[in-house]
Amino acid sequence: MVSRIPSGKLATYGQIAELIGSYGYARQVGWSLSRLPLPSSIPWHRVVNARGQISMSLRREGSDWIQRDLLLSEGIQFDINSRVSLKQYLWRPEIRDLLLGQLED
DNA sequence: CATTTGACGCTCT
DNA sequence: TAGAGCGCCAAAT
Repeated sequence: MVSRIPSGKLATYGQIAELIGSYGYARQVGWSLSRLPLPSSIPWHRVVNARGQISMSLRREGSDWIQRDLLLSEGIQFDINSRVSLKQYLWRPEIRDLLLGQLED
């Protein structure tokens, strides 16, 4: 599901959980992404928390800052408090995005 | 088996 | 609006 987030858009952990039919499993979404070997073809950096912030943690060993750079390179703007406007960037999946399997175009 | 720990999120002050 | 508090739930310890 994360792979379907288009460049320039963002999704929240809770949103991804809900989209895959696992309401309430936001933490597990975060855990899953944390297990990704980097670099990854999956756009993991397009997932932020519900407050519109990158979840910073020393345990991430820099991947949080990498996430910030990747988002900046995709045109995402951060305010003075390192927050993004979910109002503006939140991904609104279309019906075909919700279908299982990987289809193109 | 019992606790603690998170790339979380919502509510109440 | 920023924090604190609490609920959440599987992985880690």
